Amino acid sequence: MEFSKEILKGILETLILYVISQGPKHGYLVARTIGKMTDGKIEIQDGTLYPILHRLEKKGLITGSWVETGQTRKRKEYTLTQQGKEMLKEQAGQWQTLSEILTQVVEEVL
Amino acid sequence: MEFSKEILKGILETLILYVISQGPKHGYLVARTIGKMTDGKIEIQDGTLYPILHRLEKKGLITGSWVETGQTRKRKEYTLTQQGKEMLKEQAGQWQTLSEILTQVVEEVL
DNA sequence: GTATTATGCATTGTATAGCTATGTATAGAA
DNA sequence: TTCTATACATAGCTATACAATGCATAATAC
Repeated sequence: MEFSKEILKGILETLILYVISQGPKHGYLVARTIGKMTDGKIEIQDGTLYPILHRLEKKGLITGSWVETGQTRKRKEYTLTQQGKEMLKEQAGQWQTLSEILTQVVEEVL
Repeated sequence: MEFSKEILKGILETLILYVISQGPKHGYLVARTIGKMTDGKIEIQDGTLYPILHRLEKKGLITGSWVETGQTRKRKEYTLTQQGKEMLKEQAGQWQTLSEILTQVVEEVL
């Protein structure tokens, strides 16, 4: 993890919703996808990943179903629900505002 | 507070360092300055503000000194230290990266 | 032949950040 | 006279991300 521990709080949930919105994924694949799209800057740990997935499922934002692959062990594949889609849009709106604030500071400091 | 509770974790410390870097400020003024620069989107609560200031002082990133104003009650005015300046630059670098990730998602979702 | 890495899910305990509520204190406006 | 703004501070709560640990299998490296 390149980022400081605390900067990511509240960010990861939305990032996970986003990658699942681009197509159903099981947990392990979610983490690897985020790793790739951030050039390894965000490598979600197991102890972070699975609790978040359970949380999102409990909130009704994603639904999980066990899939037999025959090759590896069983995977739990998650899909975004309608509620999840709405939440993602709402969060993206907040990110837009947040991003503007961050950029303003970055431009003056760097 | 317009933002969801968790999205700000790890953001406020840096934002506070930033406004103090633009000129020494006492706590209350720090909060109001951030309120103005974010159009009221970030209104830091007392119970959040003062613990952060104490934390930053303990870390040596800012130094505080009591100032008698004669008008209102005593103010504790904070100034950024050299260490604070370095930390701010480091954090700004992380924000740049973070901002790029947020923007990428925002553009595809909205 | 054995050890390590990658895949894949899960839980327990810990540290920490921001919030609410509360307390102290004064000045000006309604 | 009551409410709002100024100004600082702390105790207790909740939630998030992390490290550590455990289970289980397949492929690759040595």
